[in-house]
Formats: sequence, structure tokens, C-alpha cells
Amino acid sequence: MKTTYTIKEVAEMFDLSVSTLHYYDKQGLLPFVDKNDVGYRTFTPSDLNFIHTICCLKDTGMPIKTIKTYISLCMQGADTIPERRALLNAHRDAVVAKQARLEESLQEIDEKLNRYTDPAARGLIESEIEFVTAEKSAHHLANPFVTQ
Amino acid sequence: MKTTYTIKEVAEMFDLSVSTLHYYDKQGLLPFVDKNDVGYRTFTPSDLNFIHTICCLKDTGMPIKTIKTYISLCMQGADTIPERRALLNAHRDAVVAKQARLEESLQEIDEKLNRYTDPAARGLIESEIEFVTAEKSAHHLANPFVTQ
DNA sequence: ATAAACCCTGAACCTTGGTTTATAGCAAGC
DNA sequence: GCTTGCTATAAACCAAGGTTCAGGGTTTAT
Repeated sequence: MKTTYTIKEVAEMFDLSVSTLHYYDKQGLLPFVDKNDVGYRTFTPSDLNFIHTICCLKDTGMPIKTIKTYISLCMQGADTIPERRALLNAHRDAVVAKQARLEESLQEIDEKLNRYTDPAARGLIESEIEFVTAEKSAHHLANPFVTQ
Repeated sequence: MKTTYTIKEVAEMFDLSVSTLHYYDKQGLLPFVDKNDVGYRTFTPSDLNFIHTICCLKDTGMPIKTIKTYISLCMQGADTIPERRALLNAHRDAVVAKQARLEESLQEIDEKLNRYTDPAARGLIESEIEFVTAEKSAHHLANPFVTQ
């Protein structure tokens, strides 16, 4: 059996740089990775599963320190299942909230795009500019629009 | 008419800090905000609309520099509508892609949570630990699990 | 008329998440 | 055995997005 991977192979698999993997190891995210007799990191297929999980947590915005905590719980055996659940549940809630905010903001962007795409866009924008200008003027504030 | 706002009021409205607004101004995000005779920033209702847009773009991950570009286009009048559209469209695509990745990762987190919530979780995790341990051993690598 | 609370600027500082650089030890092909 | 390419560590560096601090005016309530 020769199913192990070098750091470069792993980096390519997960679209990370070798330095990022070094960095993650230094941050304590890869306690499961052992080194061979000359000090090279030797990644097993199970290590890839852990790294996949790390990427998944990272991609959903979990900070390195929290990922480290999670991995550390994993290394402590089945007794930590309740803590892992609690940690992931809290993160899940955060991700769902983030999704909601993202969806909301996306809809606003879409509304703006619709306004810009409207055949009457130019007129709409021009009257908006007039409105803002009038408001500024009413408060004796400078007109913010570029007048060329 | 007394409908203007101080920086502190605006900060509270948008859940930003006063320093963040100062920072944004310094970065060129608030060219529309004028100052009163003693140099205090005076925010009008239209300014709030712009700030709302800025927050919306920021919350969807647009970098400060790009937001600056967008605002700058807005200040240049209706002629820049095509460029604003292009910018927002590109951003929209990025946000949709981000949503997809987030959704994908969320599902994986949910799968992990389901495993941990399973009545047989302990058994599952324990046999996983055994598997990993065997794999490490087969490659003459250290057992990564904490043995207490 | 004075203290407390607010505003300003500029510069220094901070955190996160890496990347780069320098130096050196292995490995594989020719 | 030499070159090329991989690996390692440590430390310096970087960019983004703010925050904090120092020094100094303003406004408001008492």
C-alpha cells in the first residue's frame, strides 16, 4: 500500500498553497499529520478527510482558532461528541444567519440592477440627483455631484 | 427642516462605529458627506441611502476599493449607468457563487451534525477512530488520537 | 462658566490570514 | 556526483479593515 500524499499533492487537491498548509500546521490545525523519517509530512487518506472538514469550516467563515478547537476535540475521542455538536450547531446558526443577510443584500443589489436596466433608468437617476442636490442645498451643504 | 444627522447617530443607525465611518471617509467612500461651518460631518437623508448601499455592498464582501469605485461612478451622474451596471452585475455573480459555496458547505456541516446526533454516534465515531488508527499504523505513522 | 459629552485630524497600532525570504536538508534523473 | 526539484523551519513581510491614541476645538446641560 502506497496511499499517502505529499504536501504539494494535498495543496493541489484542495486548491491551497503549500505555505497555507504550513501555516495551518503551525496554527495547530493539522495535529493528525505525522512526518516520515526525514521530517516530511506524510498525508494519509484519513488526513484528507480532516483537511476537507477544515476547508469546509474555513469556507463558511469559521476562524482558525475555532477550527483548531474543533479538530482538537476530534483528536480527543468519542467523549467530546457533545462539545463538537455544540460547536458545530453554533456555527451552523451563524452560517444560516450569514446566508440570510447575504440573500437580503443580494435582493437589494438586484433591485439596483433592475433600476439601472429599466429603459427609464436615465430619467430616474437624473431626478434622484436633482432630489439629492435640492436636499443638500436646503441644508446649505455642498452639491456632491461632479459638475463638469 | 432639521433633518440631518451627526456621525454618532449614523453610526448607531447602521451598527457601525464612529471610527469606521471616519475610516470609510478617509478611504473615499463618503464623498457625498459635507461638513458644517465648524467642520462637523452633516449627514442628510440621501446620505443615509448611500451609506445603506455601502453597507449592502460591504456585507456581500465587496472590497472597500471597489465600493469606492462604485460610489465614485454614482457621483459622476447618469452617464455612468452602464459602468455601474457592469460593476454590480459582476458583483452579483460573485455573490451568487458565494451563496452556492456556502450552501454546499452548510450541507456538509449538517451531515456532520446528523452523524453526531445519531443515537449510534458513539459507535460510528469509535470505529472511525479505529480505522484512522489502523491506517496510520499501516504506514508506520503515529496515532494522532489523544490516549489518556 | 464649567464639566461632560461630542466632534475633528493624523498617526500609530492591531488582528486575521496568510505569503515571502533565507537557509538548509533530501531525492531522483542524467 | 551533480543538478533540479522537492521538503523543512523561522522570521520577516504584507494587505485588508479597522481601532486606538494624542491633541485640540464645540456644544450642552447644570
